[in-house]
Amino acid sequence: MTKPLQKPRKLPKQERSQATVSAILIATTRILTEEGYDKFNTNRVAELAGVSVGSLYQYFPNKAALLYALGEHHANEMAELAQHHLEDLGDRSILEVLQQIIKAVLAAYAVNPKLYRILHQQVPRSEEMQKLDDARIEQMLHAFLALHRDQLRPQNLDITVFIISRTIKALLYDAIADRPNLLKNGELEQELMRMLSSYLIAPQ
Amino acid sequence: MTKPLQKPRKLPKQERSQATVSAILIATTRILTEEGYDKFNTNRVAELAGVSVGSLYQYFPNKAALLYALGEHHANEMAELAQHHLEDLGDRSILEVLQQIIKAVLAAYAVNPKLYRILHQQVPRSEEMQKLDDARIEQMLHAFLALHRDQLRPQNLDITVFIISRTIKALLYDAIADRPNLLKNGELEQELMRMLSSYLIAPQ
DNA sequence: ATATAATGTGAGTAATTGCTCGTATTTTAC
DNA sequence: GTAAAATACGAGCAATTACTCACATTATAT
Repeated sequence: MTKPLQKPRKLPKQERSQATVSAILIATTRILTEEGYDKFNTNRVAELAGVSVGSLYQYFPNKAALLYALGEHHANEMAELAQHHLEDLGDRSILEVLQQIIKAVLAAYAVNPKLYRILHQQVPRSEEMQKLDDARIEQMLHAFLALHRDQLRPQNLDITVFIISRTIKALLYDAIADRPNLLKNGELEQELMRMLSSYLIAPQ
Repeated sequence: MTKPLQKPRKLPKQERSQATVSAILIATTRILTEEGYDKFNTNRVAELAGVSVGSLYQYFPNKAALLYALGEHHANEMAELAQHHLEDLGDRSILEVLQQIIKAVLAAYAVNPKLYRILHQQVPRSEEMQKLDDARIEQMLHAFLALHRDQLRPQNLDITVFIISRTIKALLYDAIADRPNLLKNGELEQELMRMLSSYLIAPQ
């Protein structure tokens, strides 16, 4: 694998070239999700996209840049969907906010779970990006919980934030990937809420 | 990558050849954990092991078999350590058993977290094995909780088992990988126990 | 209409790498 | 001591693959 130069060599200006870029990204997604990371190579992407390798390298300076662009695109889609669930929460209670966070995470993971898994687990150097994302989310949660500290049973906010965020992430991600049926009627969501709320606010 | 033929081509009989096999496995571990999966190739393994590629292929018919053998070895180490915490639990209470499960999982993940992560996330086809392992553990937990069903608040055992097992797994694994300091004084363990026990047995 | 810029092509190159096989060395059996 | 079995060696083959470049085609500007 080569260095992760991230900027495109050229920006596609005409409709024609934008279609090319689009086809390349779609083909990359299909190869990654349907054939796996080890079958992913630029020649194959170009072929499936119905485009020459040369064209691919006009817009993506190297293989890593292609993955990076796809990852960014997918992350934006996830963020957009999640954002939709997280508006106007300034005056809500802890439990209401928690409920919305769960909805938001669920929506984000549902965009393309298979692609998410591959981008975050198999792609080299993606681990670090993931850690940065986690840290940002935990920081937000930390700030919010700090505002309602008086209502919380746990004393150590650091550990609390870790437990809450990782539990939500793991359970929803695992459920989407391994047990989609558990999500069908909202029962898992409800149980998750019960566990987190009893942990956060039950009298000790 | 080639087909995962798993049986060794030859069994090492003499001391000399057993040392060779050992050196190969150790070198593989070092390369995977210190340089990453994409730097892992059989030529490099042989070189670092101080052995020729030919020797490597006498005992491992292909690259996948080498990974498989290493994975099996590591899984055995983990199972052995975990087992140590799970003896004589027949007459213990739910909470005591839960506590021991946490200890067991923690011990298992601590064997070689970096290697675990790579073997289970980056190696092709390892996902399926992981799912089988998860299923086996969840089956055991299901059987145990069924015995104490009368003491449990949650009604849906399927979801309960899913929540409990995945939460323990995710939190301990994440903690070891990202926040080892949270485990130093046992506080995270304690909080995890509180969350799970309040979920499982708190009156509703 | 024509020059120029934008876009597209794909054979070919260089590097990597999984694996073989002919040969050399060491150990065991008797 | 010697034959056979076990072990070790590593040059090199074949396949894969990231990426280039000289050239062709299409769109835009004037």
